[in-house]
Amino acid sequence: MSIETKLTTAVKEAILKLYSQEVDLSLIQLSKTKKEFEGHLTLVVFPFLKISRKNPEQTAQEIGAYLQENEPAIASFNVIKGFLNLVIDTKVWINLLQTIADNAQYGITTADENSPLVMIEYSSPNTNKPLHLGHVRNNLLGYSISEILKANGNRVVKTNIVNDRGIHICKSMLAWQKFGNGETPESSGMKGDHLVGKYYVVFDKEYKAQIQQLMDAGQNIDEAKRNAPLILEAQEMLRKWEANDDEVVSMWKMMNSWVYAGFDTTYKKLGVDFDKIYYESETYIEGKNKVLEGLANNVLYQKEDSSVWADLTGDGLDHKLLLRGDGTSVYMTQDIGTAKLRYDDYPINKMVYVVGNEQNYHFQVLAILLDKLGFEWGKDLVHFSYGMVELPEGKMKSREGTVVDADDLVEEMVNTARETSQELGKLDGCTTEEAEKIAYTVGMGALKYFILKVDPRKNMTFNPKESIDFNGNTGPFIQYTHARICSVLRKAEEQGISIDNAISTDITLSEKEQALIQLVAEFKNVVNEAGKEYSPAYIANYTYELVKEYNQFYHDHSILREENEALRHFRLILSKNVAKVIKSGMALLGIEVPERM
RNA sequence: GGCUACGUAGCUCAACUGAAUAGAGCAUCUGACUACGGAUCAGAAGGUUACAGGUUUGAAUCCUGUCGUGGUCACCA
Repeated sequence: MSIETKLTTAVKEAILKLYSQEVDLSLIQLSKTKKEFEGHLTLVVFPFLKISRKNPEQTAQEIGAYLQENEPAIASFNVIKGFLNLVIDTKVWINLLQTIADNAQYGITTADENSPLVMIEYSSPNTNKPLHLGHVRNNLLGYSISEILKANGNRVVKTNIVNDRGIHICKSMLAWQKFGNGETPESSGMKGDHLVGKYYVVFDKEYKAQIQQLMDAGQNIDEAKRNAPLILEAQEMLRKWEANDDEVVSMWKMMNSWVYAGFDTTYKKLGVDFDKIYYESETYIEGKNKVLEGLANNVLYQKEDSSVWADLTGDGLDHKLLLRGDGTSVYMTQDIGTAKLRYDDYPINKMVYVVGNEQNYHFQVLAILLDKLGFEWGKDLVHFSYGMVELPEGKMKSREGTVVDADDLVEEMVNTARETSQELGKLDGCTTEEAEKIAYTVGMGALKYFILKVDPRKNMTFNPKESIDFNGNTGPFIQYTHARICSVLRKAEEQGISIDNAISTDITLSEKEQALIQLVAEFKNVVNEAGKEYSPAYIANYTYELVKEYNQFYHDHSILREENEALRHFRLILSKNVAKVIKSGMALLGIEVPERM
């Protein structure tokens, strides 16, 4: 039982004894005491004034006195205004550290066969262009949330829905067919996803030129957009694709295989993976069937041009297109089919979609539609909606060439990590291989931490230059602290100092040491909270706080040079467990913490 | 325009369910190297939490309004 829950019960009892009244547990607010006051936990007594019928100071004084008398964990207390600061006995802290030290997986709850099964969809790329900074945030969040949910005792299936069909991929294919001269990844030396992306840009350029020509010939902009030969050809290609035309399908297969090879490389570099991949090309038919079924059941309706629609005005929303007049499917159709297949494939308890907040409306509609089409889990889906990534100079726009490519970004981070490490002489004496490994670990740590430390719901600004800062609230700062603790532990071992788990209770702890144990113990709550809120940022900011606190401790206290053997041993164990928690926490963010760097 | 999210130090971000003097880092200035790894630590300066009302013992947080920014309202995905 944690100290907080123990004390909460004690406070409830105190009020019952003192004022003969039951209080609701939610009124008992125990929070961490602020640094400038003495104590570890603080009880806010304002909610009890009506019960005690006394002023805040008196009430706090009475509760404090009762607790000190009856609760052995409380060593002393002080009252400031309406705040009762409780000082917890040193022995309690030592025992707490002991239980943490004895548990190699502290804070982590592992799942078993009966645990809830959560499916998490993330990444979900289009196959017509390479991944960019926005995808990086998506991938890192999706992976991290998966790890966090696992740590909270859920079975997790990571899934990816690849949007491999649709007009967008036809655009790339058409441009490649017309202007590509048979160029391949091998012949051009380009990564497959970048090559296909190049032709998507070519299409856009040529299409715009045609629009301009038509407008010069007197058409208005809407007509020109509709009548440009290229767009008509692309639409024709999509129809052929859906009709299973041999030539189109084989070109589609070839170009997609280039893209997948490229994506695999990028995913590997980012350190993310999937348990099950769905392809839109394989799920859209299922969606179409469900839509037609809904039409037959009069849940949906058909317009004169034979397009199929859902009327959501009853839910305060709009009319939504589900099948075009020519029978081809749209984004929503595909998502319905994918959802059905997933629930057929797995006994899903919760479905989480990691998709940007520009699609909030889409998921609102999806939830209602699934419900209308007779899937009882429709309303339960979770859209994990995250904010956009912006650059210091504003929004990323592919047309204006202000997109940050994922592969370029990773390379830049690793390069900078390498240079900085070299300047600081950190790589002296390493083999090239070791040096590369460190540069990669540190570069990726910087990137991942920078993105994940921000509240996912908020839009964030990514400054490529400033992100590679190895001081302050950054990944490398945390990695460095971990490596240094490992170094101290290594030295202890070299000197033949034992680091077994048994801690002597016969020592006196400084305030810093008690505070540090308190912080280490909090890890469990933080993991729990992060699971509820789907928030890697909680973990990140907690870990940083822990590292800061440890660095202060490290500076003020000697460890290996400490004369008192019991105390030295205690500090080694404390350090070891700080390192353990740092490692677990960073693992939940997908960040590796090296033992040397 | 409708719906929706957001607005905190010069900059990037914190602040768990409302609680004490709103916290970190970067940048700026001042200190600490016989260091168990200085990629460190200590300190200074920096705020009317966009603005105006309201609820409350107590508001960055909840409510109303105004202003500002983004997203969305596609036979794109």
